[in-house]
Amino acid sequence: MKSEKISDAVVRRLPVYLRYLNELSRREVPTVSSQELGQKLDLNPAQIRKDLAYFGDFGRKGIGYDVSYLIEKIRQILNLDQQINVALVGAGNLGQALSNYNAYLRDNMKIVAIFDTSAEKIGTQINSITVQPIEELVETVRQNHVRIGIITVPNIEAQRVADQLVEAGIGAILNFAPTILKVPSDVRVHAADFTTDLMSLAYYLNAGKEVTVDES
Amino acid sequence: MKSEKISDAVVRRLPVYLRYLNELSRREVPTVSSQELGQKLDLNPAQIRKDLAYFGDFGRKGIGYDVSYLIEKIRQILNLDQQINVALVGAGNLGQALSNYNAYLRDNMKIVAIFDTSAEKIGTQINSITVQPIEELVETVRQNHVRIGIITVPNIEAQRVADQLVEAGIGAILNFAPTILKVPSDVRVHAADFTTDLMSLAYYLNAGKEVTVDES
DNA sequence: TAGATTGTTAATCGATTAACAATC
DNA sequence: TAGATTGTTAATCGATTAACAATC
Repeated sequence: MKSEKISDAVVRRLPVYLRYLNELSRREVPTVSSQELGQKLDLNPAQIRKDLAYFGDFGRKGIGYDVSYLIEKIRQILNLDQQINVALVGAGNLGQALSNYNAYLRDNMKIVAIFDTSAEKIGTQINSITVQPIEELVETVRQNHVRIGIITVPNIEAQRVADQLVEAGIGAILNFAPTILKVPSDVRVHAADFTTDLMSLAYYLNAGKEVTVDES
Repeated sequence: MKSEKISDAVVRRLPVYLRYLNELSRREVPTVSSQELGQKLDLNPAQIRKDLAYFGDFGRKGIGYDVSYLIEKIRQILNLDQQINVALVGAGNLGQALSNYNAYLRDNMKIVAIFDTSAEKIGTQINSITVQPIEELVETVRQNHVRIGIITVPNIEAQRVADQLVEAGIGAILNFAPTILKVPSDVRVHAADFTTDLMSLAYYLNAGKEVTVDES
């Protein structure tokens, strides 16, 4: 175990490991090797061992990793051994879809507040949470110890919402708007805009694929 | 302009450039420098110049890049000078939210087919597209020249859907399910699962707690 | 013990950044 | 011309992979 700074690439792989480990746990598989993990997750086994070794000696030589123990450790590393309160800003189509995903409850993340500007939406219930006006964001976020904000508002509003989340003391933002947010360096932002993703995918379609006739 | 193979990191930045260039175009700004782009997009100017230079000499020394011309060029590179047909598989909350995003229409991407397994959903209209049973996927995708598939089905079904999309000759997949899909190497897959993103964000919340110590 | 597999160091590979001649 | 900015090479930085002693 080293006290190096961990790269974001490493951090982003931890949830991927966790997810497959949970599946193994459900199937009551007791241990797993880096080789098996690598095969299943399309990663190099050495990379997996190195990733995990940044945080401790979790494996056993000749045996592999104890599934339950590794799950526990990764959850600790990701701060998912405690409940993480999340606020959702923007109760449009996408925001509503995300709030209905209770999948992350299992991972100890919980949406505890939803905000919107539209008079029609304010006061309605989404997943048993009352939509609040955005003016209440700073106070509510502070009071409820919200740590992560999800932004699903239109592009033009995104930066303003981010500013308010920062003011309220948020630690991280998941941004679905296609805007580069300007935030202090101690606030982490991940871009989650799927249209950017789609556009980059289009690049890979030029493999001479203008073929309409398929002989197979 | 070199005939090197372009890395995915470069390709993923192109839509980011394109988006800001579109904004400049709307504001009728005629030219932009790599420095200005870099500042706005939090990127190194040299990196931007290098990215663009992979594809051609688009800039003018002493002047910068002509906004309209660069937009046209990036759209060509990304194959967005032609309409890209997209199929959406999974008409749940998230799928419906994505289908309503008409934003990508502007980028020449169009959802032309939607599939689901649920009897309640089949036959209903989403954004004036009739939801079809998943059994019709292969044929419809082939007939409509669909190039990209978006997967928004539950985890357990994701691989099966991917297999069908591949069978139908799709070129790329945007996968919202938290599963590592196994596809032939000529099919590009981008993971778009936001819960993975959220979990990795949680890692960065330990700011209140222990401070990372370097030098040991 | 023999086979398996980790943790870790060293080697490799790839991506980012700095620097600058060319030139608008 | 003087200032600005590109395209590109070289330098740097960082991430991935290979290799292997340690050891279960």
